[in-house]
Formats: sequence, C-alpha cells, structure tokens
Amino acid sequence: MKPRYQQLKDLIVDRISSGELRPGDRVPSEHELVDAMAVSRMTANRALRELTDEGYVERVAGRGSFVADYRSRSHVLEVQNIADEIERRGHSHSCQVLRQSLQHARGEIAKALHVTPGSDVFHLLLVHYEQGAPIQVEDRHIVASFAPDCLAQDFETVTPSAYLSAIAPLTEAEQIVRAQSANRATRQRLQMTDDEPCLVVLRRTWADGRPVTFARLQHPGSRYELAGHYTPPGTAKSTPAGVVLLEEIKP
Amino acid sequence: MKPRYQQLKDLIVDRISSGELRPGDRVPSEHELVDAMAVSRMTANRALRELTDEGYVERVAGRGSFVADYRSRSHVLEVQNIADEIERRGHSHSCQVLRQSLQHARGEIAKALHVTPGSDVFHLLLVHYEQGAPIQVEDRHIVASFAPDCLAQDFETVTPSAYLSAIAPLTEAEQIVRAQSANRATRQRLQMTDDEPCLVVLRRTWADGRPVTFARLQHPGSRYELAGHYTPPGTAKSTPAGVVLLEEIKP
DNA sequence: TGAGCCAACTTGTATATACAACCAAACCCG
DNA sequence: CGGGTTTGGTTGTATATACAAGTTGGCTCA
Repeated sequence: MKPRYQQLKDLIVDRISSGELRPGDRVPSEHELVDAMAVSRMTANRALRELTDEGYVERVAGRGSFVADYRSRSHVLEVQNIADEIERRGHSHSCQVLRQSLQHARGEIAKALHVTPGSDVFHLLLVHYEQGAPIQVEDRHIVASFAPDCLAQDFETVTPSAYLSAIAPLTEAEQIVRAQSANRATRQRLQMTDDEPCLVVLRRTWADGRPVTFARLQHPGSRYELAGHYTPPGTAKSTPAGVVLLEEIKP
Repeated sequence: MKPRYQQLKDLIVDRISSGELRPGDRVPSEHELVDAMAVSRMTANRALRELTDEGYVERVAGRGSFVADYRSRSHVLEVQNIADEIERRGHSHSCQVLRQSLQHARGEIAKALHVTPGSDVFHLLLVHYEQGAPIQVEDRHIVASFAPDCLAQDFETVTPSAYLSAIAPLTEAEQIVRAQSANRATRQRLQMTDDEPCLVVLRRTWADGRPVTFARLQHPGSRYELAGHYTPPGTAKSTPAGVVLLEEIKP
C-alpha cells in the first residue's frame, strides 16, 4: 500500500497530466484535501509541498496552490525550443517548412517511438533561421495519436516544440550529441562550407509515460553550440551569479 | 530568521562540505537532533528527509542516516569521469600524461577560474584511450590552492576527475559542447582523419562555491558521443526502462 | 462614496504523540 | 556452543493541534 501522501500526489499529478487541470488552475487547498480525502493537514501539506519541490505546483501563502507553468518545470523544455532560445538572445527567429506529412513508422523510427511498424507518424522537416542565417535543420517524427491535428499546424509560426508541450507536459527527454560531417543537402540548407563540422542532436521526448517524438537536429558547427549548467539535485535553486562568459574562451 | 529545519540542514551540509563528515559517515539520528538542538522529531525528520531528496544523505530504516557517496549525487560527476564511463562499457581504459606542470594563470584561464592573473594553476595535458584507441584529449587547468599536491599525482592511474572529486565534492558544472575542426596536433593524438569533425567540451567545475577547474575535452567525432537523459526535478527516481538503443539510429 | 478595518481562508512552520517496520546486537535457553 | 528471541534504536508514516503571516473580500464607519 502506498503511503497516503503519495496517493494524494498521484491523484493531483494524474489530474494535471490528463489535462483536467491546466497551468494556472487552482488545485485543492490543504483543508479541502483534509475534508475530501480524510487525511490530516500535515499529510496534505506534505503532498503539496513535495509537488512544489518537484515543479508541478506553485503555492502562494494566503491565495492558494496552483498548477505550475510547464515551461518552468525543467531544463528539458528550456533547452528544447530553439525559437525561445533565439529570442532570449534578442535575435529574430524565422522558420521554413520543407515537409509536413503523414507517414507510416518503419524500422528505427518505430522502435524509437515504441510503436508497431506501420503505425501513423507525422514527419516534419524544417529549417530554423536566426537573424536570417540558417541555424538548425529539424527532422522530426511525431506519434500521430499524440498530436492528431499536426498537419493543420502552421509550424512557421509555432515551433513543433511549443506545439507539443502545449498538448501535454513533456516529462522526460533523452539525447545524444555528435559531431559529424553533414551530407550535401544539409550543408546547403545550413549554408555550411564543405569541411565544416556539424553538431547533431538526436532527441527523444516522453509525455504521459511514453515516447511521443523523435528529432534529429543538425547545426552548423561554426555558428551553434550547446550550453549546459548542472547542479546537484535540490541545489538547483541557488544558482550563483557569475556563471557566464565561458563562451569567450578561445582554444 | 531561517526556519529551524533549514538551520538543521545547513548545519549538516556545512559539516559535510567542510570535510568533517565524509561519505559513509553517520550523521546524527532524528532523536540525537531532537536532544541536541531542542527541536521536535518531526522537524528533525523533515531536515533529514529533504537532505535525502537532495542527495546529501542516505537513510536506512533500523540503521541510521549516512553521508551519501558523492558519486551518486548528480549527473555532473557521472558524466565527468571518462575512465568510469569506459569501464562501464566493459572496455579497458589507459591514459598518457603529456604535460603536468605549474603555471601562472593568464587571460581567459584566470577569468574562467576567478583568480587574479599570475596566480598558480596546474596545467595537465592527457590523452585517454579506450581499448587502446585514443578517445579524448584532456587539457585541464586546476586552481593550485585547491589541489596543492597535484604535481605528485599519477594521473595515468587515477584520472584528474576522480582525483578532484576525492578532495571535495564538485557541486556545480557548466559546459559548452561544440563541433569543431581539430588542429593538427590534436588530430594526430586522436588518430583522426583530416576532415573528421571533433566534438569539443569546455567544462568548468565548482567546489566550495568557487570554480576550481577548467577543462577542454576533445574527442574524435566518429568514435565518441555524449548521451544525456533528463527528467523534471523530483521525478528523477522513476527512470523507466527501455531508454536505450537510441544509439542504433542511423541518419 | 471611500477609506480603513476586520474576518475568513490560505500557506508555512513547529510540536507532541503514536504506531509500524526494520535492523543489529545482546541475551537466553537448549 | 549455537540458534532462536528479545530489546533498544532507527526510520517511515500519520494525526491533532497551534501559532504566524500573507491575501482577499466584505463590512463598517466617517
């Protein structure tokens, strides 16, 4: 038998990930949980407090508890949307859609997305631009059942990342980073010289406990780099100042 | 005034990061905290429980609470030691030291390590091999005051990462990943072809609240890649199975 | 009408208490 | 001497209660 505070947490997380509760919505107060679930206030408090630590809930003394905005939930999403990233640099982002089609999953794609071969998946091929210069080729497959209206989307306005995380919170991501040579088509799309290395990111993302999308992101090595900042779990909030300017270091 | 559970947490974390308590050592039990600090057991419980969530402490019902092993504390260290990584793959690791010297910090190195130009820093240049094949050039600077006996170490036996994390827990890391062309010396050391892309990681690591080491890690693009797995804070423990085999996907 | 005050609700923290489960070492008995 | 048992210490969970502090909205009174 699970402890009662965990049952309360599961209950609330379920209501969030099912979409019943959306970011900004009010979640039951401690007293409401006490009355409805027949637990003590300390137990309800522990459940809500841990959900706060885990990023699901935001609490304000005097007002109540609310579903947190997914975007503030994890590094996963921060890293994921290149449009936000470019905007944060104060640059302009634009995007060109080269392909947006329904396909049948085959081979590695089916395996990576945990669907049976032949299942419906959407295929997207986009080029992202920063200040007019191409910065990323996004080659993405999406499980069709997760995002049925994918073909109707205008991905030149809303990036696939933003679109997907609006459907349901992306709970988990796995990625591999490689330095590779790009093929000719990619070189052309990214306006790369022949011998310029290409930074490739393979990323698989989960929602509702199953993989929903797989992307291959290719970037020109001379104009793009990945930055990461790691702290031990729990220390994340105490980010010290002066964590910049590593960029300036030349080999 | 800080809440009392936070005071207890600070107290214990201070004793850990000062070195008074080392991994595996016993930390005060709840009852001992109750007696010594004049708090209720629930308050002591909350302090120890949160330290457990944050990775500082491991608790075993019936035995007690103990300082956690740093190595299980965060992705930072997991990723950091290439010898462990190679060993985990069941391969053999070896290492060749090309340089191990005392230098004076200049320019970007001084800035990156937050020391005044001219301060003592150690400089290491190593090549790591996996199954006899070169896999990484490690070009590292270490703040001398942090690791005074650095020149006496045999880094062909114990990697710099392992050595540094034995001195004090590394609490924070910042890294940048690039795809670059390697210069001729590096290409030769890594036995790379002329047009092979090079995966470069620039990493700065903190301990005791200050940067202590800066490393440039270069890898042959055809034989090395970075893998990462991200979950939202708090969900980290529920890592689902079937998170492998992304490696097999060919572009 | 408007400004200030107050009451109700909320979260945040702290205490005292209770019981279950677990572990290790001491203990007892055959 | 050896094996089962007891016992004391430990964590894990749960409850009832209390007070402080923040927020909101309504109410009163000038």
